Amino acid sequence: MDILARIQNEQGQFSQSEKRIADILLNDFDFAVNASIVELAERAEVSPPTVTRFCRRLNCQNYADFKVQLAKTMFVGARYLNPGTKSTEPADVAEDIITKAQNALFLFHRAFDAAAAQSVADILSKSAMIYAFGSGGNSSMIAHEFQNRLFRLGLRISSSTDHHMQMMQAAAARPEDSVIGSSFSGRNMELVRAFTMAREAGATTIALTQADSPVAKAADHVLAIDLPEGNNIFRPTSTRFVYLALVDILANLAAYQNRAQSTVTLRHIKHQLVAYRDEDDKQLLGD
Amino acid sequence: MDILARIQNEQGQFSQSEKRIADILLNDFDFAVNASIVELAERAEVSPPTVTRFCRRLNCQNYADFKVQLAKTMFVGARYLNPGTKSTEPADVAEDIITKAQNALFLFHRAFDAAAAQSVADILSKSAMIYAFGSGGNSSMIAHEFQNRLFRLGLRISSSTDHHMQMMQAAAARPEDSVIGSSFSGRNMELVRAFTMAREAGATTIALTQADSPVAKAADHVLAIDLPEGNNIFRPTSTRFVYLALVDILANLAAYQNRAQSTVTLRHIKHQLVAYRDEDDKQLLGD
DNA sequence: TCCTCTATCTAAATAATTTTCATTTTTCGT
DNA sequence: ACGAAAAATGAAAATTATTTAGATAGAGGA
Repeated sequence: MDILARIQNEQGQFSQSEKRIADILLNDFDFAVNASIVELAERAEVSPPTVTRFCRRLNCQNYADFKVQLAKTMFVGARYLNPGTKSTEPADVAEDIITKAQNALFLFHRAFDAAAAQSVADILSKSAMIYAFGSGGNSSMIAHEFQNRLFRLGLRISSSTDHHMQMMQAAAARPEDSVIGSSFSGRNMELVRAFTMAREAGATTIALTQADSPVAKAADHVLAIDLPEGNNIFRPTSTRFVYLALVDILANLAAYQNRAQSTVTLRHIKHQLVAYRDEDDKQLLGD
Repeated sequence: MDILARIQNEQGQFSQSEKRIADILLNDFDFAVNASIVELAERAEVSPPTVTRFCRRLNCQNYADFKVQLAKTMFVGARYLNPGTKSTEPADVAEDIITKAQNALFLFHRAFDAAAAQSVADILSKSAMIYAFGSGGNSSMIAHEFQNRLFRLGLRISSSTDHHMQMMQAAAARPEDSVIGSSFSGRNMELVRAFTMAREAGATTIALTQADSPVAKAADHVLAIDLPEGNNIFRPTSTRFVYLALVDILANLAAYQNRAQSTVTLRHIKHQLVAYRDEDDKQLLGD
């Protein structure tokens, strides 16, 4: 667990002095990461030994160790608070986009619910048939990605981004099938309808979406993704990276559920690709 | 520029002692990040002052500053060397995938060619028509993503993942058009054919692919993406994250090229979405 | 060969951190 | 509300880490 998470975890149990130190860390990490123990102590209006004790409390060996941990975490984690650059210089734009993507992944990882992911992977790997639904640019990408990743494991899957088709497939679903749908906003009411229909048909429904949203409420299982979004209209949604990572994770876990079958199917696909266009066997699976 | 890059940059100009220090940093950062100046000096068989001078040389104020910089960089950068976990525990799988994605983004950022990106964005924003090509699970995602991102800016774009359609569109392209294609492996020979045809038709061709690959050679402009891939067959290609980021960057830069037009088009799309299904105006653009 | 410049070291000085111990504050039972 | 015990905190001392200063050795050029 990273140090910021540890701090937030213990928030309640801090003493007055410790709370002041934690506040500085959380609000002005740039200062904290560069400060000596005396500077940090002064700013928090505590004595240096209190800072040392604070570090120990957080399972750090000493102040130096603490700073290293802080620096490690913060690089990815804390820039979130900084408003993204307004520059239109290519280098700045790239940095902004990349940092935000890394941060989104970082925040997601922190909140990741391994048990929920595992149980969804179980369901997927045991489904007789999987339907993957999503609409709009982003969620339709995720639906396709599910298909792209799961068919390789020998799972039966069909993705659809068309509401009418989704409704028909949901109606055709059976109790041994599952329907997995994504909605970044959680307000795709068509997906809600498709879930509802699938549940009536007895299928298991799984949502990748915001917690407590209409879509989340309509599904049997929810993998919640709640991330702050930037507000530059040109720069939508680093959240895509997180959804993509989640697809990766689920596909991996599903593969491990039935490794033998997955390996065989992958080998077939690979063999076909190599024979077809890549003699030296370096082709990635699916360009 | 991050500190590791700086070290690699100066490799040639280091003295004997400095080289020994640099070696330790590069090979055993885990030690370096936790070592005191004396420990590091001992291990490098130099005196502490030499280490201090080494830090200064790298534009750090002092050893503490140096360590902070090192820790910042290393968190994301250096885990690359570690073999990913072989564990199938959900938490480990997630950590592995996320770390690799962050690392891929990090490495990409380091090697990012801002000028090349800017000039491609220029071309895109000035094209009368854009054709986005890609095949296989990953590159087809990128082709669709180009469409998803660029149509919002008021650009005319059609994406295709079907080789026959690609060939027809390439043949139909005109000198004021551009063709942008992606191939993770660089060996999609069908894309090479499509590029060749498009160039014969006078259109500008742009490749997102590995440097010096057949695809790269077939295009007028190349945005090179060369990343090491893991070798767990269940875990293809954190490179997808990088391609996606690059699409983001290009779309942003293109948007800035013609901000007025982009804003108007985005407002229209947004207006339509809000009217259609999201009264409280929180809908992201495209689920 | 000798000089100069650089790289490097040792030792001293300084600065930072931790430990120890005394004091204060808080908590909790009566 | 009171007092004892426990916890929290700070001052000062001790320790440790880092930097500076000055000295020395070695490389390269006249």
